[in-house]
Amino acid sequence: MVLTTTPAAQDYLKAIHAIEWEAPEPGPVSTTAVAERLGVSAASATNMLKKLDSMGLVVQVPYRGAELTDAGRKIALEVVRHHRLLETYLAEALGVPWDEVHAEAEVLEHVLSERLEDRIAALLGNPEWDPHGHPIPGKDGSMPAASRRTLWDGGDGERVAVERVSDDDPEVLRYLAGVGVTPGAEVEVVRRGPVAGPLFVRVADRADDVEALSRELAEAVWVS
Amino acid sequence: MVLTTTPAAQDYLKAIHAIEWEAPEPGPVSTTAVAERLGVSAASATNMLKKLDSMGLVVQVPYRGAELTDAGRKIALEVVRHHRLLETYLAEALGVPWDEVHAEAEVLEHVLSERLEDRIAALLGNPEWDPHGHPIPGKDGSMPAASRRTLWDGGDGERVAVERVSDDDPEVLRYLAGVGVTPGAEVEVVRRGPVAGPLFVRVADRADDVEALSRELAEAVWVS
DNA sequence: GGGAAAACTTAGCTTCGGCTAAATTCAATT
DNA sequence: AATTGAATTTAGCCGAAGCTAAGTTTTCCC
Repeated sequence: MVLTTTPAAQDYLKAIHAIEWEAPEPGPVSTTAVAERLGVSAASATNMLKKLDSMGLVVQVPYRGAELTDAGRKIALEVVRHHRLLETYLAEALGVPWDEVHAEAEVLEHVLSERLEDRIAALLGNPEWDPHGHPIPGKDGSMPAASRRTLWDGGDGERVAVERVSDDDPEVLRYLAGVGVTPGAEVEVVRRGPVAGPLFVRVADRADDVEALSRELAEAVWVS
Repeated sequence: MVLTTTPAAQDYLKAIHAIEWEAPEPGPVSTTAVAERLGVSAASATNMLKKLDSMGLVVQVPYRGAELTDAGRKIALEVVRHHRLLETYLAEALGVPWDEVHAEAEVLEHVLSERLEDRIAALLGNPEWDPHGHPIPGKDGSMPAASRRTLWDGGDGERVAVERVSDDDPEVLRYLAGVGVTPGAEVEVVRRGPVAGPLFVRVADRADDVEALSRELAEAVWVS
């Protein structure tokens, strides 16, 4: 399918999709949530949502929020596929550090032709996961399931496997990589700090060290 | 250097550079020439040239045309470098057919980060020529010299080496590749047709065939 | 159930980079 | 030197996508 949408519209669709996907249950996404995610004013979000509605990519009910239509979801997934394939390619083929691939992919995703998409996917062996453990949508729009539990949800003494990590903050990524918290790693929750205090964890590889993770960090790690 | 210019401005700078480069002697480039090259109205070109002048990237004299400043040339060369490195990379690393790399590079060139540029250049061994034989500007703005003689300028019986071919028309490229006229090939001008008629050439590799090239085709091939 | 606060939309403005139509300037020929 | 035709610029418009400020709605709490 050819994307006839502008980069800005694609960003909105992607944002709505991400918010829907992260939400515990289905339902419309608020204008503010979209605006915040994109770093844009609420007024701008309203305008674009109205436009996307008129294009049939979104169903927007004033004051109620918006939901992707099938057509809108299809485009969103295509952009996400571009993004994650690019991240994977940049990391594997070009050796771009894993905390930087996100920013690169963010611009390239809007410009990747179908031919290049296919070529890259084939070269990588049609991967299902990107370097941060996020599922890569298939060409048909299928999307591998992913866990919704974060490290922060873990209880004392629990052992979990890291499935994916949030990729939008390079600093978070660098820190997590530094302490060995990467997709596939085994982590043990040694002890929860008081209320919102740090979480103490031990990474299987480095059984000697106990690392303290802030809530922000622990919530950037999904486990299974 | 970081490009703070918009893609549109970069396209104008690149167009001016290309026209200056192709011109037999130095001097300002006409508004119309720029407009035609970009497929844009003359009024649009006037506006952008005025803006580029106010940014110090171009010196424009009303009704007289425009010339790149050093700053403008630097940006133009950087975009050209992006373009040609990308063409080379797409062809070599991703196996994109040589008649299609131009179109892909045309969008990617505006979005290539410095890091990726360096990475790609290093992976390719800092090439000096792209797949069509065009020189790739260095990071310092240096540019290998290139021939201005086309196959069309050749006389009866002359033997020449193909240095580069025009890359903007996929059909031309496919045809030239089909008859073996690619950078590095040896070609003999068997006979010039009447006035603007076809040029008959023999390609060294395939000494049995004589190919007829229209003027348009013969002028899309530079030789040395 | 009434208000205040929060969420959302509307109105109106800005910048970009196009466009057409109407001047204007330049060049070339008579 | 005047005139005509080509090249160029000016004027004014458009659509994207952003913004702020000023309304509306909705929600939530007492």
